[in-house]
Parts: sequence; structure tokens; C-alpha cells
Amino acid sequence: MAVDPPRPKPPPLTALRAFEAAARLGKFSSAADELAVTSGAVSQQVRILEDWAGVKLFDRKAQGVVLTASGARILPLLSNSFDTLGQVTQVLQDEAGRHMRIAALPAIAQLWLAPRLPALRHAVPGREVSVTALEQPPNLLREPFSCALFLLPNGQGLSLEEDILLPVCAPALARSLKQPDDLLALPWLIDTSWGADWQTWLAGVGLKAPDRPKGPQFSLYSIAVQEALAGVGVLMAHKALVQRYLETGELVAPFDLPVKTGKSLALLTPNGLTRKSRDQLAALLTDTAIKDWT
Amino acid sequence: MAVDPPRPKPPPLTALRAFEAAARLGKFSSAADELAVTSGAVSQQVRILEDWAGVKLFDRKAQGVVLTASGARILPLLSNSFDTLGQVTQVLQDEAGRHMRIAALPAIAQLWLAPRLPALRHAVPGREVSVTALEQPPNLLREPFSCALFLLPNGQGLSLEEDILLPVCAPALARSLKQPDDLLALPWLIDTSWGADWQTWLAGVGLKAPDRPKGPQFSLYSIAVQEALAGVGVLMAHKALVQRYLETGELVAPFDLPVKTGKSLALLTPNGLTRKSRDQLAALLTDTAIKDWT
DNA sequence: ATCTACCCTTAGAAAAACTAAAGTTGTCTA
DNA sequence: TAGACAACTTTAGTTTTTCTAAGGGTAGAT
Repeated sequence: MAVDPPRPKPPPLTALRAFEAAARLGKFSSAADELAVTSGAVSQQVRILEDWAGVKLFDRKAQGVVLTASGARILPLLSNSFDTLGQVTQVLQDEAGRHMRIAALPAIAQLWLAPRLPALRHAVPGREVSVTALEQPPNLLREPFSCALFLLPNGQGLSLEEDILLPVCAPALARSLKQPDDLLALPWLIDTSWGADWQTWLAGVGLKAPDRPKGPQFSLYSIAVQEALAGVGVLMAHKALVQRYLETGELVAPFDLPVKTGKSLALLTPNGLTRKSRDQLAALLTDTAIKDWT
Repeated sequence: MAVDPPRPKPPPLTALRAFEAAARLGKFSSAADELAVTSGAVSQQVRILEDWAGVKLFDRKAQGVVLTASGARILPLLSNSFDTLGQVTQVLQDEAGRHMRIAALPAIAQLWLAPRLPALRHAVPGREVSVTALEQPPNLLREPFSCALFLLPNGQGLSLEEDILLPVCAPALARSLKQPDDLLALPWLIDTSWGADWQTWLAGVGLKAPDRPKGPQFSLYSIAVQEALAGVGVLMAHKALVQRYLETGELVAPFDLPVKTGKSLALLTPNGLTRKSRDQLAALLTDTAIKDWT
């Protein structure tokens, strides 16, 4: 009998993380997204964990995977564990105190946040401010962001500005518009991920929507804004995002018919942050007060 | 501004594990032991974590390392997290249900457990029983052992047998011994990690210890036992470990002067185990009852 | 009948982790 | 006051792990 024998191998941590994500999200592909790897990698990691444990954790079906009983049993423990690990990350970020990481919807990052960055940088001297554009709000329990800016249903997060839809266009184009119906005849600038905006607005002002929206489509809202500036067509604007063009007159709203969407441009912050510093941060972003922030 | 930008890297899990062990144990070298790697590896991992976080976690002194305030702040969270991860391991082991892993002191493994293994294997058919010899009891919250057998101060774990010291030797040698004093003249068989046994016993029976123990030293207790069987000298026996040789008469105790050490051969089990199955396991090992065990 | 949205597998490439050995630095010892 | 010691660090090179890319398979949807 060996005296310094092989000890049982510790659990493969990466595999646990991959499994946790896959189990929580229900799909290997979503987990792969979250972890920023390919789905093949997730598939392998899950298999590694299964081999290590000697237990099947997922049943593979052609249309997806479903957790086995064993898998379901360990998921809560694992999630708990990785949440706590996320806390560690938060604390460390805080200790380091050098970075201020902001996550935001691409459109918000470019149209709303970018103009405010100089003031923000000025308000937190010595801290590097970085912006990450994401389609979905990150899990702030897990990921080391200082805050996140997204368009969320009212009540979620701290509302900074209500989301209001309003058709806008270049001043030259506006001169041809006499009544709201005239909008139907112009090209619509449509953002693919906000395709329902026109319908929402038309319904809100009581106009009948044509069967199909017509006009150029853009996967980036800010490109649609550029096109609107160039006079290509009418953009269904989220007011908060085009405010500054309305102020400079580069864009105009031919009709004063705002429609609320029930959402807001909202600020999300990690749990660890005090209410006070969250409010400070909000004030900073909305320009109502600019002073030092920790 | 990139749309699918570099997200902040997730924390390096291996580095977190290394740091947790180092911080908990206070030494890189101990952490290295626990993780079964070299201390250089721990040193590197800690540095990786520090670089990732941008925070110093240890102050390096020539005589060792001390946690910084930042390090101390994250340690509880981390320990918590890895404890939970340990639970996961336990559950998975349990689900797999194929292994019964026993950790034991080498001497206990060889002298006490080995003879009981056939009965144990018979009692848990279909489960593979494996034995790992360790100098120190493992952390059962973390490591996937089903149970552990160590010599522990009374009160720790479930006591199976009290630890009793008693000098023993081969029958031939015993014939030359008339009184306890005669022991001082014979070669002593000494286990290096239990070097104090002779002193403990001599003090217990009221004899004066010679300045220095004399006799061959062994790093493995079981080798000392072999030598005793061969008649090389007198062994200070832990009664539980040589019981069977006393029963067969291969070894004899020339004087009936047992001395209690205040320790016991004790059974440690993971927290998750019910009291009932722990007692069953204990019964199984002490031969008082052998039935199926889960 | 073809798409599409899943997941799997494999080979090879890239990255991470580890070891071994030599180096550094205070402390303790003779 | 030199030497031994017990820590940790560093570095080069090796081993192991993890990832990607590309090709496949299956069932449900169009």
C-alpha cells in the first residue's frame, strides 16, 4: 500500500462553471455565449465533468438538452457557489478601484452615454472608464461591471429617463409633412432589433399600421440615426437617444405626438453598492450634479 | 465603438483556489501540499490572481507571507464558495455511488483497516472500496472521501477504540524480561512520527526515561511492527494496531501496563451523512454488525 | 422536402498550469 | 560571523487543459 498515494482529483473548476451556465440557461449554446467560448467547448466541459463524477448530468435530445435528476440536484449549490465567487470579483474590483466598467446597450452606449463620457471621466479622475456594449444586461452578481444601462420595463433598475417614441427626420424632409398620415408615404428607417417600434407608435397615436413596414433595415440603431440625419427617411426615435440632435436642430420632430413604451432608460448596479453611491452615479450620468464618486 | 466588444475576463478559477488555500493555511507551501502541486505553482497562481485583480493579496516577507487587508476581505467569501463547491463534489460522489473512499493514517490503513477490508467489501457489494493513506485528516467538507480514520484527541470524531500504549515484542525476546526496567536495556523500535510514544508510556508507568531513546528508527509504523515480529527489539505499540498479533501470539506484551494517550482511533464522516449511516459504518468497521450500508 | 436550431465529435492549435532547479532574503544557530 | 534554514520567487521548458474550426446527425418547423 502506497504511503503517498494518489488522492482523488479535485473537481475540474472550468467544467463546473460551464455546467452551471448550461444548466442555468438550459442550452449549451447560451452557456457558450455567456462564457464567450464555442458551444463545442461547453459540450466538452460538460462531458469532462460527467466523466469525472461518473454521473450523467444532461440527457441529450436532438432539439436540446435536459437536466438529469443528478444535474438538477447540484445546480442550486453550484449557482450559489459561483454567485459567491462573483461577489469576490466585485470586492476585488472595488479594491483595485482603477476601473469603472459600464455595460450598455449598443445604442445607449453610442448615442446617450458617449456624449456624457467626458464629464464622467472628469468626475472620477484617476479611474479608467470603459464601456462595453451588450445586447443583454449582464448578471451583475457575476460579472465585474460597475453598472449597466439598458432599456428596461419601468420598475426594473433605477429609471433615469422614461422611454418615449417620437418620429424624427431631417429638417428638409420635415417640410413635406403636413399631417401624421404623410409619414406612411416616406421611407422608414428601421432597427432590426427594435422592429416593433413603428407599430407601437402607430397604435399609440391611433393610426392604422400598413401590413408591412417598408424601408431600409439596420442592425445598429446609431446607423439608422446617421441615415436620418442625412435625410434618407423617417426614424422612429427613442427620445432619450436623439435628444441632443433635437436640441441642435439637426433632427426635428414633425409632429408632437410622443408615445410612452412603458420602459425606461435604467441604471443597474451591483448589490454591493450603497444606495447613496448609486444615486450619486445616477446624478452624475444625468448631469444634475457632478462631483467626486467612489 | 465595437458592438461585440471584449468582455472583462472571468476570474481565473484555479488561481482563486490556490489563493484560498494559501490564505486559509497561511503558507504557500502548505497550500501546495493540500493541492498536491509545488510551491512554485502556488506562488505563480497567486500572482496571476493579483495581476488579474490589480490588487496585492499577500505581503511577502522573507519568513513567509501575510494577507493584505484586501486578501483578508475576500477570504471568507472564497472559503464559503469552495466549501459549497465541496458539497457539490460530495453529492456527485453520492450520486455515482460506486466508490467508497476511505482516508486513513498509513499505520491505521495497514494494520487496522486492511484486515477488515474483506468484510467491508462483502458488506457493500457493488461498491469499489478504495483506501488512501494520509498523514493528516483531509478536510471532508472539501475532499471527496466517504470517511476518514485517524488517531484524534478524544471527542473529535466518533471514537471506535481508545488509543492505548503497551510495549510488545516477539515471544522469544519476552522471556528475557523480568521487570519493566529490563526494557531499557533492549533495542527500541521507534517510529519517527510517533517518537514521543516511549516517553509517554514511561511517564505513564512512572519510570524514568533515559536521556535519549536508542534503537532503529522507522518512518513507517508497520515496518517497526515487522521488526518487532522478527524479534529485533521492543515496540511501543498502539494496542488497536497490533491487536491481532497479540491474539495470535505472534507478539506478546511482557508487562500488563497499558497507558492511555487521551486519543482514540476515530471515524470522521462528511457532514452530509446522517447519524444513522455513520453509526452503521462504525458498526461495520468494528465488526459488531455487518449488514448492507448505503 | 428543405430549413433551422440544436448538439456531437475530432484534430490540431493555443493557452494555462506545473515542475525542477537555481536564486533571494531574513532568521536562527554555533 | 559564517552557515544552515525556511520561506518565497523566478525562469525555462514540459505537460495538461481548453478552445476553435469544421464536418455530422436529428427532430421539429416552414
